This record gives sequence, structure tokens and C-alpha cells, in this order.
Amino acid sequence: MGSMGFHQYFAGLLRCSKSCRLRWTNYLRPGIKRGNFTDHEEKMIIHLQALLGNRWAAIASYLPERTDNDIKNYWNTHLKKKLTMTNNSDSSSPSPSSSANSSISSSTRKSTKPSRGQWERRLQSDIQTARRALSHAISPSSSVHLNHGGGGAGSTYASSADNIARLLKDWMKNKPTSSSAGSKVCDSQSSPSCNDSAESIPIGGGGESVAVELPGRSFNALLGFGFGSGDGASNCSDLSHSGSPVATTKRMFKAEEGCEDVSHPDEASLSLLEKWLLEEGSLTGAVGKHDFFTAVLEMY
DNA sequence: AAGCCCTGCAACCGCCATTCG
DNA sequence: TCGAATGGCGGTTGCAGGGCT
Repeated sequence: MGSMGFHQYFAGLLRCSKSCRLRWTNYLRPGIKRGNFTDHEEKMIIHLQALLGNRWAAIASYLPERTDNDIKNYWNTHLKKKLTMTNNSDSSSPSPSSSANSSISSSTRKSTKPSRGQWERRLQSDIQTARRALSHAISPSSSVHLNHGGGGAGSTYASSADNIARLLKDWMKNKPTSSSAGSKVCDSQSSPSCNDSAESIPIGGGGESVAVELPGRSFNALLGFGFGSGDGASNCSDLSHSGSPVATTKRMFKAEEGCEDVSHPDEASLSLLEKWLLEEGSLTGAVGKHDFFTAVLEMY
């Protein structure tokens, strides 16, 4: 039983506290939506999985009525299969499972399993990678290398980050220059209110500080800077844990960005993300957001 | 009708982080 | 400060139920 042996078993239930909590959060808790996933939810999961990897708790925070376990099961039993079938039509593409191994998600559980602190560090690393990818994408002449030399998990993400960079590059290339979007400088170090416009994206964890506009949505929302439900995520509402990954990540990003308003009320960030992820045809450019994510998925 | 196979999902496992005394 | 207890997470397993032969 491992560590379970330390947990207290409740008389008559044959369940330890941990098991009870799990059953509550995954099954008994009010507000859990059961049954089939909607197309909307499915898209959310696919897109978020492409962005975040197998971080089901983080993904679940965007789907308040679903538990991480549900999402995980749905991914493993439905979506993985679906994507595999999709990829079979394109034999040159690696399988989805390889994506889970090669991209953000962990390849070896013991070495990369994100417990709280690791989760944050890894997420931070992901964001650094994404930023670099974006930075690389918007400056074609840039020689930014996505490989984090000796960066542990960072090197694991390199291939996917590279892919994203390429996609972004294409995406930006196809984006009409006449659109209201442009780039503006935003020194996150010196101007704490760099997100005064919801459309600006601070890029660069270290030195570079460029802001790019995504079509109507902030990169904060895209990457989950506003990170989900503030009540400690939907999947653990029974516990008020200010130290939850969600909460601490929020704080982390606020501190890192030096921005006051990084984490918005959850519904707000959720809807931003949802809209950004799911809006179809609202993009002025030739390549839609959905196309972008589809392309990302298809690369796996 | 019986046996086999497949699928979906709840629960378990093991690890690490956090809390608490 | 330290160690035990507990929480949280992702991966995996086991089983019930349905479909097929």
C-alpha cells in the first residue's frame, strides 16, 4: 500500500482518508457533470493538452464541471484514439502517445512528475519555452535557440517548442500586416502595467521584452496566466488550499510579470481562453486559431 | 447460451510537496 | 528544525457491462 499505509482508515468504510477524498473529488462532489463530453469540452481538452501536456489538473481547472480524472480517462479512451486515427491518415506524423512523451508531458514519470513545486517549475519552464518560441517566431532573423542546453525538462520540450515556433512563424507570416495587430515594446521590468492592454503579450523571461498582439486575446490567457478557477480549481473544491498549484502559479506569474492584473477572475480568464481557443473564423488573418492548434495537434 | 474480447471508468498506486505538532 | 501525517497529482489497474462470435 505504500504511503497509503500511513493514512487513517475510517472504521466501517474500508477506505482511508485519501481514498475518501479521491472519491469525493472525482465522484461524489456536487456540481460534477457526468456523461458525454460536448464538442466544446472536447476541443478545450485537445487544445489544452497540446498546450499543457498531460497536466490534467490544470486542464480540469478550465472545465469546472469535469474532474481531472474524467478528463484523463476521456483523453486516454477517446481522444488519444481519435487523434491516432487522424494521424494514421498522415503516416509521417508521430503518434499522439509520442507527443505525450516528447512534448510538455512527461516521458518518464519518476523524473518529471510534477508535484507542486516541480509543477510550477515545469510550467515556468514551459512558459519560458513558449516565450522563446514566440520570440523566435516574430523575429525571423533571430537566432534564438529553443533547446535549453542542459535544461533538464527544457530540452525535452525543445522539439515541440520548435514546432510551435514554426507554426507561429507561418501564422504570423500569413497574418495581414494591415490588421490592428502590431508589436509594441513592453518592458516588463520597468513598466509593471505592461498588460494594460489585454492584447499585449509580454515575451521573454529574461532579457527580451517584446509584446505581440494575438488577435484579440492575451497570451496570458492563452497560456493560462490567469489560471483557472481561483477556488483552488474545480477538481479540489472541497479543500481550500491557498498553496494550490493554481493559486501559487497565479502568484508566480504576477510576480514574474510584474503586472498587477495578470490573474483575473476565473470566469473571465476562462472565457478568454475559451474564446481564443474555440472562436472560429473571427481571425482576420488567413490562418485561424483553430487551424493553428489543429496544426499543432497534427504534428504530434 | 456461453465464452471471449473490448471499452469505459472508478479506484488504486507511488511519488513528492506541504502542513502540523 | 525535524519527522510524521496528509494532500495532490499523473499513471496505471481492475472490473463491470456490452458487443461479438
